[in-house]
Amino acid sequence: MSVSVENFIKTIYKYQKLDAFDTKPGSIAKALGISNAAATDMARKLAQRKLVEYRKYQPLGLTFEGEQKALSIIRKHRIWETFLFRVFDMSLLEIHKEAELLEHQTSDFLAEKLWNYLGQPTHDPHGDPIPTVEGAIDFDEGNVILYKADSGVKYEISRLINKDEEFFQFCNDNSIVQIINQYKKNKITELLVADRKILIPYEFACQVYVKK
Amino acid sequence: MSVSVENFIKTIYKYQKLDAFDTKPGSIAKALGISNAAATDMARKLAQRKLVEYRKYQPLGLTFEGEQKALSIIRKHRIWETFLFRVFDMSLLEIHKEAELLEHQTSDFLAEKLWNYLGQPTHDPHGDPIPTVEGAIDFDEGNVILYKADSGVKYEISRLINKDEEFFQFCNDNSIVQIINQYKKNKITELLVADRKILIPYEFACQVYVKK
DNA sequence: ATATTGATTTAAGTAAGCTTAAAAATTAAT
DNA sequence: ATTAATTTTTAAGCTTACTTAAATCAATAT
Repeated sequence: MSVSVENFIKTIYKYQKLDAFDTKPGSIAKALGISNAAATDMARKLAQRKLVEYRKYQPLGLTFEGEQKALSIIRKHRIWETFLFRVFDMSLLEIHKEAELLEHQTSDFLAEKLWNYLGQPTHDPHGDPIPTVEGAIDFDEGNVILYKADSGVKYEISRLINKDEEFFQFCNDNSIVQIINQYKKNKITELLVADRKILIPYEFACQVYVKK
Repeated sequence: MSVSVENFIKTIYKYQKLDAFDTKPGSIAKALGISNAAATDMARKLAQRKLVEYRKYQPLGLTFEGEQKALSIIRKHRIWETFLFRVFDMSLLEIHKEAELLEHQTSDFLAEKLWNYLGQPTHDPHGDPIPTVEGAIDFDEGNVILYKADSGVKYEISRLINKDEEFFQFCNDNSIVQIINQYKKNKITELLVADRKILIPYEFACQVYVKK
């Protein structure tokens, strides 16, 4: 599997598990930074290879085989993150960037070496579960995406999908938030952070997981 | 730079330093497992990018910039080999295969982390020198390629370029050799190993370095 | 010195992974 | 319920990194 294919499948897998996102070609395309046309094209090709479920105008899905492939890549990603964090004391931002590259060039053999060296960890430094070699994965139900969090409730930031460096820093500095209102029409989340009201657009509210 | 370009440049660099090989497109093509036409094509394109020196029908060379790029890749390769060997106790054969993949996806930042972690090593587990970040490299003059070794002289095997697993094992088991004759016309090396005469074809005699 | 061999180059073609632009279908808004 | 706005899809085209086949050049051997 090429890097493009691996990232495509990985993105479908992730978006399928996140109810704030849909898995139609447009969303996947945006996540990967490619055109809608390219995503549709890729989906059709991978459907032929029995990795993706594709029906015109419908959300994309993964076959069993596709999902196993996705989990294998995610396993390698999270093993590398754990490794880089523990051994080299790199930041959460850095380990993600490096793991994003290394995950595609890591043999199963090496992945197991790393995993055993680390003492067979079940979670990465972000707190995300590491799928097993067999392709099983825990879901921690407590985590909600900020965009979908309930109004009036107080949350703690539990996990960041880091895209924007500045915003990442901001979240690290302010871990307790209270949702004031979700303006669903305008896709804006209003919240209380350190006694100040702030408005957060959709793009950012999708990068943060919170826990009660 | 793509993986293809990196491997192309790396191969030119290596062959330039080994007088048993020439750097004409055909040799590079063979090493990379691509057609001669593809190698010529690549050479012309990289000449435009000022990485390769190309004149029709002449051996390929690297520009200063190309050589620096090659050394950077080789540095990352050898750092990974050292790391995998020391930390995971992997074999010389395994570390090479893994490093061959990882070298292309390793940021300068991560490479330096690895290198410092290892105590700034100057040589990899094969005994090959690790180029500095500035692109300087030691040459150990004692090593000769078996194919070019002198008749009648006794050598110790110092280094293996591993292609064939069986042959690799054989060399590991028999480290002292004496050259009986180099049949240059037929590209065959005759030598004395553990009191037995054996004939080794060119392909294998190019995979072994020896030292007096 | 020339014929033959062998390597290099050119030419034409392919697959993967993209692009933009236009057509078709879906979704949203009034 | 139409219309308008988005998405998705199709179509055509591009680049990279290859391929094979034919043409051209260089090296070798007699």
